[in-house]
Amino acid sequence: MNLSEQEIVRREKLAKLREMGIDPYPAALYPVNNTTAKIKADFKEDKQVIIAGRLMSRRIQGSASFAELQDADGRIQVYFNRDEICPGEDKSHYNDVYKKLLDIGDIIGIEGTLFTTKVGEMTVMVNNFTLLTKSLKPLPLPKTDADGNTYDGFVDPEMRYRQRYADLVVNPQVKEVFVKRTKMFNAMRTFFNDREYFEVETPILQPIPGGAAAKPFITHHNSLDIPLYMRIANELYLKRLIVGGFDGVYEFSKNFRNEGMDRTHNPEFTAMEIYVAYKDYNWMMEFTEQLLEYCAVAVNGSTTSTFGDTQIQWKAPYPRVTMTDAIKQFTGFDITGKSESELFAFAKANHIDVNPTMGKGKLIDEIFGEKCEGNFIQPTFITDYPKEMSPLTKEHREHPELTERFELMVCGKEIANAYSELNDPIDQRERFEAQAALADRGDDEAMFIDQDFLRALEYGMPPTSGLGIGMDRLIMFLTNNPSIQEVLFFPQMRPEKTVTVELNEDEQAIYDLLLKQETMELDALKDASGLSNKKWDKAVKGLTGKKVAKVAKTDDGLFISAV
RNA sequence: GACUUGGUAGCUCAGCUGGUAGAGCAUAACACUUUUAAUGUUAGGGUCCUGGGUUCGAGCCCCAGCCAGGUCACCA
Repeated sequence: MNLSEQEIVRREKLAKLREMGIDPYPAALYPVNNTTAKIKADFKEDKQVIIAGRLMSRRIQGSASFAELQDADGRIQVYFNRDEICPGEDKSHYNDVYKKLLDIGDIIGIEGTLFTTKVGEMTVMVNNFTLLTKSLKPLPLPKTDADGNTYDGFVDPEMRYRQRYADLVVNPQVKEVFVKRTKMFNAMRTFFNDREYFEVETPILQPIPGGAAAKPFITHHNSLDIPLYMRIANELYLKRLIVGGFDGVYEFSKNFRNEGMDRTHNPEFTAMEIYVAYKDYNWMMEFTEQLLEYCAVAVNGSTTSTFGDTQIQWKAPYPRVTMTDAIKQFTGFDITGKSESELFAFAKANHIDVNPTMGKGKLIDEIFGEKCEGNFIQPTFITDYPKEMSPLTKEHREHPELTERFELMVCGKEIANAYSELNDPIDQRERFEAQAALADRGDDEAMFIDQDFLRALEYGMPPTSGLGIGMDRLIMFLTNNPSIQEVLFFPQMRPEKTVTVELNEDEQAIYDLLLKQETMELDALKDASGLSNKKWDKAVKGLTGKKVAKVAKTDDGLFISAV
């Protein structure tokens, strides 16, 4: 391992601590009875507290020192005084352990007494401290001044995502996002559970990936010797449960799509899907706007949230615009009753990237996506999508070329998608067959025919409305983060290059021998290694090439030494 | 996938028409018992992402690659 100067120093401190009989990684529990936040909320002079956390800053002034301790709730100032910690003759606990052997980042426990300093800072006077974990790697520590301005922030996105643990330690605002994320999940659960909908779990490994148009990840089950797919959606399983007699089921579903990654797409992401029997999409719109208002308040304490330059108003109700009206509004073009060629001509004339393989539905979708979608900033329901684009949706009760579907647009992006669910098994079979035809033409995202799902529908699924919400995107809007990576603890990244030098078997064997002796005569090492001439030559060249060993020629002969 | 920006000390960043690699914080040493971006003095710390090329000489110029960010496309 290549250690930096600071890492070496910390390892030396670790050894010294052990010499002094201090276990840097003790096993025993530490009897914490307070947190920094609780102390601040209920501050009483002279109160005794036991807290634990990470040492985050130190200001040493001889035989006294101020420091900051950070726990899960925040930070508090702590005051180390030599005579307080070491009342007797032996001052080593302060002079050596605290001043010399502790580092920023170490996790310590503190028994202390609350007091207020001259300048009015709530502070814990340390009566005794215990090292709980020695930190061997320096934290990328930003400094914050009295006005809350941050200097030398840990901001490199690559390092922040790869080392989220460090990001969370030093960037409190990052933690805040994830606290909000969990608040949102909890709020949704509460909202659904209060209405007696039932949280369920359905398979992630699916023999047929259904419920959405997307490329799946494929894997293999050895015992069964069959391919399995990581789910791209859980829709068809939840509907099976409605067939089975549940009135309302929901699931927070980790979905997996083998597609591109960008600011708004991660290969695995979380959707929430809920299905409620005996409802339609009109009911679902009301339900959705109430849900989102509820969540916005739970997360931010307000029905408005800021995203970039815009204030999003989450207060229900939201406007409802049919797709036809939306297109009319932004292009002046009425798609009602238009033929495929008329739609194609219009799209072409408006410089929309279309091709002749596109059907009516796809053309309409392109026109909407290009000319309208981005204009819906405040939450708006877009309703009544073309049938061709929606193979799981019930035909519109008045317009047979449309479906009873809505998407909720916020800041020009879709965050929710809902239908009056198609429950006519014969219609569903025909829609699947149309998808299969698309697949035959080479559409690798067309849906598979799921015979078991059709069998379920044949038993009869009550009229049902379903809703899917992209949880990651929703939390992006509620926490003002334009990138999905900021709302996932561990966003997908390309594997890191291994920085450490990797040695092959022969090289490692020679290197181990070499380490015992530091420097050896070349021939002696060769004999010790027992390798053939050829292998020996290759291994030594490997070692010198990787700069872990070097060969030197002196008057006494050739010598090799570890670097 | 295309374009674009970046990769230099533990962290944040400088760097000259191409000539011995810099700062702040962090680290180490000394001083300092109510400070708070503590302070003062001193010191150490670098495969300048990788591999080629041009050159007497490359962190800098050229080519290829790797990783990341952004924009667009694809995708929802």
